[in-house]
Amino acid sequence: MARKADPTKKDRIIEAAARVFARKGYTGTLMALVAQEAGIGKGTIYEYFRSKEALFYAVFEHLMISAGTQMQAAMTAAADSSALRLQALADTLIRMWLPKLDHYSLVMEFWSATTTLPGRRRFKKAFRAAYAEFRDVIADLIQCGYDTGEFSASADPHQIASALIGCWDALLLQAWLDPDFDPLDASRQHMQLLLQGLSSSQPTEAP
Amino acid sequence: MARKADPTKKDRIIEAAARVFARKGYTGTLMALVAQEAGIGKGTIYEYFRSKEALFYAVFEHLMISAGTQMQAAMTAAADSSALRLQALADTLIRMWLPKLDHYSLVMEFWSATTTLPGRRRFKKAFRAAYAEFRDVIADLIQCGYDTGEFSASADPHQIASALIGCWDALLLQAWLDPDFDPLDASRQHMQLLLQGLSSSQPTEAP
Amino acid sequence: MARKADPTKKDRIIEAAARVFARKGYTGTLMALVAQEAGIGKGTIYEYFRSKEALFYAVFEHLMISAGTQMQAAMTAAADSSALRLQALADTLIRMWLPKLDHYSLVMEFWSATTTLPGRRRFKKAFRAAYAEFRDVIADLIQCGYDTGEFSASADPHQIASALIGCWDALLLQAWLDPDFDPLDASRQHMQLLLQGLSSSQPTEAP
Amino acid sequence: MARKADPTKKDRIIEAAARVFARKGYTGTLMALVAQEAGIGKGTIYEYFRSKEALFYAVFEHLMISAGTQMQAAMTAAADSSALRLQALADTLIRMWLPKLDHYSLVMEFWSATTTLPGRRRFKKAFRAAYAEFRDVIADLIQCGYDTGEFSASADPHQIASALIGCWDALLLQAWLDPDFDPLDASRQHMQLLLQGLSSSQPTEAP
DNA sequence: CATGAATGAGGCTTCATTCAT
DNA sequence: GATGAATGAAGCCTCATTCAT
Repeated sequence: MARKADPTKKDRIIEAAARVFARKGYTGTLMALVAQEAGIGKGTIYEYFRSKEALFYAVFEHLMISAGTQMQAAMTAAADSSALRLQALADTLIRMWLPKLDHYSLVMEFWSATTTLPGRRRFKKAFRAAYAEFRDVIADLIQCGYDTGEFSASADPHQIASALIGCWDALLLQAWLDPDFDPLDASRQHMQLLLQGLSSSQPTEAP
Repeated sequence: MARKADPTKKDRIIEAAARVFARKGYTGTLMALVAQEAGIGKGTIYEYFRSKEALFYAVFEHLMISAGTQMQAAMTAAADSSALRLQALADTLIRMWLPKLDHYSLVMEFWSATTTLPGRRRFKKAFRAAYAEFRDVIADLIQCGYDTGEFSASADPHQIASALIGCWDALLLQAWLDPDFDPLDASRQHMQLLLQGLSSSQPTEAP
Repeated sequence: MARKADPTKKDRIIEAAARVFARKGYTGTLMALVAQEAGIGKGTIYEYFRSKEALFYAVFEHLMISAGTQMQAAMTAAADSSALRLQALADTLIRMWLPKLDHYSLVMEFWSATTTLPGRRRFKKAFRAAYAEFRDVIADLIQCGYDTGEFSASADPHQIASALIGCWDALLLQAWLDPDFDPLDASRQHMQLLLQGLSSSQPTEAP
Repeated sequence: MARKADPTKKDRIIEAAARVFARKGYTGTLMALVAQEAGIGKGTIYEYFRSKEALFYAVFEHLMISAGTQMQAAMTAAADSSALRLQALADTLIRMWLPKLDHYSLVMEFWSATTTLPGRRRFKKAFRAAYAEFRDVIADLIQCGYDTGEFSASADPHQIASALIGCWDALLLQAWLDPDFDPLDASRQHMQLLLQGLSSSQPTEAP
């Protein structure tokens, strides 16, 4: 019997690559380093990925999917009210990312890839899709609160969802920038105010 | 005397570089291209900047400073209440960046530089300082609302400021990703809710 | 396994480089030319040498060592007297270098490297060490003549050794400069006089 | 009256260049640095010298000529015997160069230029001529000793002169390499033996 | 005459990718 | 399939030289 291809090897490469890309950035990452990190030969990577960019995209996809999966798991957690579910979701998300903040720098690289790489369109499209999906999920949650009468404001659920997601993103970014920053606390306080705003019956009109 | 030195040339190079960096990313930017964009010879850039990275940092600083300046201008606008001032500020910021969304991709590159470039520490430090300063300004505004009794919540001004800034950042990012997205509206709706939350007299306690 | 590493390749590069450095000088030597001379790709050189300077130093070391080896071989030749051994050694040295006078221009480049290159100290140190070793060997030979009573002068063996070595060096240099010059004859006549001086019993005192 | 050209400026440039070339080597020398050292503008050099190489050649010529001049001055010193004149000359030469050993590294650069520079032939020719002239002068001195019966050996004056010059050259080189080395002493001891050899009446025949 | 800002040819070096083993 | 030695395109930067002032 000939040596059988190790079916986990592709994933092992992706994971090794994820670490290196996170540490060094796209340009700073050498294929040789990825190979070393994965414990394989340089040429072997090319058995599984057409090019450095293809590998990067694979890492991107991997992260997107695993983030999506974890997120959905977080959503299934039952809760009595929309407010609680939102709070729980926010907490879960922040907590889920906090321990891998260094992997978070990958996100910056992905964003950057959106303008830089030849295959930028692919990245942009996937990014947009992921954001849209995420936004819809959050918007549904908010809508749900409206439907049950739990929320009484008149804000557009999609717009609020966008702001919320942006907030989480940016808080994690700040945490990555500054180890002393506590994104969980900031998220909670912000969420608190937002939920209160959503619950208020008399929206303050801007004059 | 030799060819008289044009005192604006350094700035012209920075501006040309900003355009190219925004379009191509740091790695994708060729010094030759910057020179061409600036209408000068390749070597001339090196009369003003030690290296590509130094030029990039100069662009970074330029953007930071001009953003700070514009921001401060936006702050001076008088307003009757803290809420109004916050709203005005948010609007101004979003409006100020919207027309130069393509320059916004520069910000991604700066973030990326934070992990990638040899001089990353410099970028990280400047970033942190800028964020901190901005956060303090916003926090002061919120504190002001507390002091005047306009706001009655118990949220920490600094944490809320962090969330707010993150929000703006991320909404602009989404706008850059998706031309159909309206960050101004999202910002306003989000701000509305937040202000309402701040004004409520009975803060909802997390159970 | 990849293309099997040719264990002689490093030496082949060094030899090719030696030829090109000798022909063009350090600055005039292009890495591309060395590669061509070695029959390999430009990048391959960098698999074996960190930089142009490192390659140059390798050539330097190579020459030093091979010169030292040949010199030691020349020393082992038995002879009946110190005078004969010195004469034989001088002849061997000159004869050994004469056919590779063009390589001799390398020595000039090495000397020059002593002031020019960033890693000048390394070159200077190695040069000094090689000279010192050579001088000691010659001085030993002279001392030997004193010990056996073959020489009766009172000159310091080390100083005479220095002068002798310098002489050989410089005669070869003149030969390289002027193809009509016969360094072997000059060396012999000079050596003759010197040996006679060493053997004389009544040293002429300077008044 | 228009500003009159400073007739000493050309020489001042040459002297400044000599210092810089000696310190940095030919390749390491920047025209800008020479200009700075001369206290003039970079462009001004080109008013007096066609190119870097031309400037280098001018420095070369300058050194050659001034060395020749000083040497001739040394020759005029009267002395009672050929031996004494040779001794005096050697001493003078060594003493003349010792204080400017750093300028001596220029000589290495000139030698190197002999293979490296496009105008190498020019350097080689001038070098050869200078050496030949020097050799003739020394040979004449030796011949003179033969004629007066002071020397009784049968060595060819020109060959001995070559060896002598080479010796001086190389001793200075060693002094430059190693600050602890005393070239004056080595030269004297060597000269002593040589003169003794020249004076001996029974030349030892090589078997 | 003098200057120094501007220039761009040219060289070293890197590193993704290939392919013989 | 796996490997890593070999490759060469590509890019940053230097610096001699020019020329407008």
